[in-house]
Amino acid sequence: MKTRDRIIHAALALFNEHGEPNVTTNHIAADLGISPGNLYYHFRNKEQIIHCIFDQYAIDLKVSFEPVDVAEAIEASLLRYLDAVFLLMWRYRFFYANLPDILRRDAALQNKYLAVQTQLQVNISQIMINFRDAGLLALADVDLKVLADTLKLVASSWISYQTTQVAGAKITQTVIYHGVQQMLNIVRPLATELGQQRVTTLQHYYLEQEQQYLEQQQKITNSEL
Amino acid sequence: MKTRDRIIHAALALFNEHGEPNVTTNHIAADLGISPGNLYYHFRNKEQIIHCIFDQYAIDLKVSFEPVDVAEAIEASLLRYLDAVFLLMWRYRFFYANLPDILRRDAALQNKYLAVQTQLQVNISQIMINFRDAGLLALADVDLKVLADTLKLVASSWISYQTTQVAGAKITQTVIYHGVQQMLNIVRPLATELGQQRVTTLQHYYLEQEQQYLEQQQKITNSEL
DNA sequence: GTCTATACACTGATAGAC
DNA sequence: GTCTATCAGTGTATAGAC
Repeated sequence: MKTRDRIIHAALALFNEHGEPNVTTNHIAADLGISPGNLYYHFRNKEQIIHCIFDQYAIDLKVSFEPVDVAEAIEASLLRYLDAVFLLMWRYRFFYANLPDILRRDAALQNKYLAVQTQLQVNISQIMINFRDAGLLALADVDLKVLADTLKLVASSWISYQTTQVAGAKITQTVIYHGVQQMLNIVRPLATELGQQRVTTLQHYYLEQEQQYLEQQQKITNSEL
Repeated sequence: MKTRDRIIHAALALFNEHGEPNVTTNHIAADLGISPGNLYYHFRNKEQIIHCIFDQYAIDLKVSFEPVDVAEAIEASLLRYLDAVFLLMWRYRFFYANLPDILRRDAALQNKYLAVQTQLQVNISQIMINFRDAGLLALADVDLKVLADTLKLVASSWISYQTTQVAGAKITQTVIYHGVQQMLNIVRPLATELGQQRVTTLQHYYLEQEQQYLEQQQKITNSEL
C-alpha cells in the first residue's frame, strides 16, 4: 500500500480507537513508524487527512443509499438502509463521536457534510413515504417529517450520546446495534398493525446480528486465554 | 462580586459565546482585566472552573425538577418541565454543545453528570406515567420507556445536532424553542385525542414565547440603529 | 489578592540533508 | 520519498515580587 493510503488507514483506525482530538499527526506518524516530516510530505495538515477520510465516507454513503429500486420490496429497502446506517456508524465512529467539534473547525468540511446530509434527508423521507404508501405507517405528512427528522437526529447523535451516558464508554458494535433498535422502537408505535409486524421482524433480525457478534467476540476472548 | 465569582460568571459567558474549547484561561483573565496568575490563584485549573459551573447547573436542575406535587395538574407539570429544559439548555448551552468532549476529559465530572442524569431519567419517566394515567397517552410500558429515552436524547443532543446541520450555527433561543417543539412533535402522534389537544396547546404557547423573543430582539436591533 | 515573568509541554508545521 | 532537526505558537501552570 502507498504511504499516503497507509496514513489515511492508520489515521482512521487511531481516530476510531482514541478519538480524533486525542490523535496528533505525531501519533499517526509514530504508529506507522514514519517521521512527522514524511507525513507532512504527503499531507499539508491534519485537516486534509480528515477531509480524505470524509470523502471516503461520502462515497460509502452514496453507494449505500443508491436511489431505491422501485421493484425492491419495502422491507428490503428499510433493511438495506439500516444496515448501511449501522456499517457507516461503525466504520467512521470517530466522526459521529466528535461531529460538532470537527465541523466547527473546518467550514469547507461542514459544507461537504451539509451537501451529503441534504441528500440523505431526501432519501430517508422517501423511505418513510414508501413505507406509508405500503400501508405500514399511518401518519400525516407533518408527522412523517417529524419522524424522519427524529430518526436522523438519533442516528447522528447516538454514539456521541452514549459516550456521555455510560462511564467507560468504549464504542462497540453492541452500542450501535442498540441505536438501530432504538430507531425501530421509535417507529413501531407509529406503525399500522402490519407495519408493527414488519418492524418486529427487523428487530429480531438485529437482535440475532448482535448475538452473533457477541458470540464471535467471546470466541476471540477464549482463544486468547 | 468576589473575584472568584466573577471568574465563574465570565467563564460561563465566554464558553456560551465562543464554545468551551475555544476559550482559554488567558481569555477569561483578559476578559476580566486580571492576570492569568491571579486566575490561577483562585482556581487550580480550567477543569475546576468547569466543575464549579457544573455544580451550579446541577443545583438549577435540582430546583427545576423538584418532585412533582401530586396536586399539580398534569399540563402544569409538563409545562414546568419543558420550561426548565429550555432555561437550562439556554443558560448552559456551551455544555450541551460540547458534552462528550468535556466529559471524556474529566472522569470526576462524568460521574457527577451521570448521577444527575439518573435522577432526571426517573423524573421524566414519572411525568410520562402521570401523563398516561391521566389518559393523555396510550402506550405500553416498553413504549413509554422508549419515548422517555428519546425525549432525553433529543434534549441532550439538540444543540449539538443543530450546530452540525446549519452553516453559521449560532445558538439562539430560537434554536432551543425549536427543540422544545420537536419534543412536543414527537409526543403528539403518540397521544390520545385529549392528549393531542393538550400538546397542541403547549405548542401554541411556545410558539408565542418564541414570537415574543423575536420581537424583543427586533426592538434591540432597531434601537441600535 | 494581585501582578509580572517565565517554565514546561506539546502541537502543527517547515527546512534541508540523504 | 523519507529522514533529522528544529521553530514558532499556544495553553497550562507556577514562582516570587508587590
